[in-house]
Amino acid sequence: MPDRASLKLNDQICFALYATSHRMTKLYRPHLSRMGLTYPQYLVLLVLWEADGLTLKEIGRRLYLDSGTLTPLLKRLERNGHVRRVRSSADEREVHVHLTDAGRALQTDAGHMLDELICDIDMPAEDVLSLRRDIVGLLERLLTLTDDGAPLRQVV
Amino acid sequence: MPDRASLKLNDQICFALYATSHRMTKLYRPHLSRMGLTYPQYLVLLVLWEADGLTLKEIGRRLYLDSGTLTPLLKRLERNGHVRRVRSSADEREVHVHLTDAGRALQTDAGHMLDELICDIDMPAEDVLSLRRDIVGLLERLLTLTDDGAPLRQVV
DNA sequence: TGCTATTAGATTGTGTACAAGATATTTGAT
DNA sequence: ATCAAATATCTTGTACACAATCTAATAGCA
Repeated sequence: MPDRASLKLNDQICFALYATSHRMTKLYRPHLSRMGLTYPQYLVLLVLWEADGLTLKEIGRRLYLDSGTLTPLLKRLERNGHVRRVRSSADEREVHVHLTDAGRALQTDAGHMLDELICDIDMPAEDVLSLRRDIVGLLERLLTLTDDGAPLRQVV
Repeated sequence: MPDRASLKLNDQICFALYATSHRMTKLYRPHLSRMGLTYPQYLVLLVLWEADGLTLKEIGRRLYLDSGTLTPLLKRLERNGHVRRVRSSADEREVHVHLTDAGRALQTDAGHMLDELICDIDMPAEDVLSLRRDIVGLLERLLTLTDDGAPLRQVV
């Protein structure tokens, strides 16, 4: 006899994720605000610092965001001088996103921000690592369930 | 000599939380949509199923949401017939939120939804529990850093 | 070559999040 | 009793998220 699922708020792992993710963003906000960035904009820069000139599509693939979110976000990043959006001449459908000098320069500030935040959170590095690994484990499980393709219903 | 923080996207626990939380919401969405709910609206109902008639303030305290988010959300829940918003006569500042019969009835559907989702995710219950506990541990750490009161700077 | 399907991005509409500021009550100290 | 401070909610403005739809460009094949 399988247990019935609990409907108590504080038993929900989805709520733990939801609340913790938002609180984490709140911790970043004042630092990012000083750099003229929002949290999702910072994620885009993290991607570009690793690989400049990616297309909107590829940035979206890495961040799990679609064009409805990224198109306006990238326009704001461009308006604020952090990136340039360039239509590919080889394939006019694609938009490649390049860091400006200002955008590249923020990488150093971001490094200092993280050093500070890690200090503030003050958890053993080992614990943070293993927690991240476990969360990613769940994420990967979720991706197999929701990634485009229908829920993979076995056709027997 | 302390290590410098990594700026790689996939080392960020904040991104793991962000992506996993959104994907989890995506998993709930089709089910909730059938019930006429969004994910944050569902969270509010979880709270009310445990304690009907709470004030907006108290709902916000439990979900870590402020009135700027909750006021319009509750109005939509009311428009859709799931709750009633009632000004307290004892204290005209307060709005108490009561479930309607329809709102209460959704609890059963939500139970079935969770049974299904737990089945889909198919992770050992033990692993889910311990992961939730660890995430909440981080959340509590974050709350001491960001909860209203300034970052608790020690005054030595 | 011509035509159809696919693909990349942009747009639209709904619903959060949250800071900041406004409004109306209530509390508390005089 | 009176008025300043505190409190609960509402409002406004900015920025995500994401489904759904649209448009333009490319790929693929009869």
